[in-house]
Amino acid sequence: MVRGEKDSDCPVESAVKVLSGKWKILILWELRETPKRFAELRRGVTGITEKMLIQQLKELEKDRIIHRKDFHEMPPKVEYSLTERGRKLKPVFDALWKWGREQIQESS
Amino acid sequence: MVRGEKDSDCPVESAVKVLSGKWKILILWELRETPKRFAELRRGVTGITEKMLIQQLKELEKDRIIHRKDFHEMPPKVEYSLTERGRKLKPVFDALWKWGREQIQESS
DNA sequence: TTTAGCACTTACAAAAAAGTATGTACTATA
DNA sequence: TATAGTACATACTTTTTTGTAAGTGCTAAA
Repeated sequence: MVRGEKDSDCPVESAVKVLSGKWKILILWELRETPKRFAELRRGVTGITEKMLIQQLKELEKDRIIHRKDFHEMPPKVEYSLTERGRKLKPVFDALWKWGREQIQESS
Repeated sequence: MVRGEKDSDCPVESAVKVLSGKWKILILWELRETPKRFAELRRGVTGITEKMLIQQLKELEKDRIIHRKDFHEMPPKVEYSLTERGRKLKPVFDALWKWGREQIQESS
């Protein structure tokens, strides 16, 4: 944390801080049920570039929301999965999904 | 929507689209219980500038998540409140709040 | 009469996020 | 031998987001 910057005491604020951005929630949503490989995620998250994907994966790993498992194989095999902390986000995803679906239905 | 751009069929994706950014969730969080005036929001959302505040309020209004009520008084009085659609986000906020609090507790 | 407060608006600049294009090391398959 | 696929890395540019600073029109209080 930058000196002079106060750490947020508000849980919502601190949650938003690690989840905001265009891709993170979508990546986590892809991983909600099962671990996936880099290329699977690339195909699963429509529109994301490789650069953004690793960048976001790295940040999520640093925040201990996902775990990176390298199988040290050739050709390379790496698997990403939710950590315990990441799995605890399920209620958030569920609520978001429900809300999103309702809005889509309303507008049709 | 821009021509050629596919509307997301994923509820999570469409929800993220209208809620992402540094301030929106925080603004909505301020409004979760009671309507508030512009100046109250400015004081409540720590760190936000006036420019960002109206900008985000306008977008949220356009997305019909909040409602703007102008009392046509002098000095000006305007009140912002959640719409039905906005109130339905409560489960999202609750889940986010819980998760954020858990993470804060863990790290202490 | 100056100040403060209300709810903004605007021009401009800085910072952050995201995208493009290319390259790496390795292997298997055509 | 060329191509494709794995999982990235890096330089560079563009786009988007956010911030800074100032100003508007109005009123009430000091």
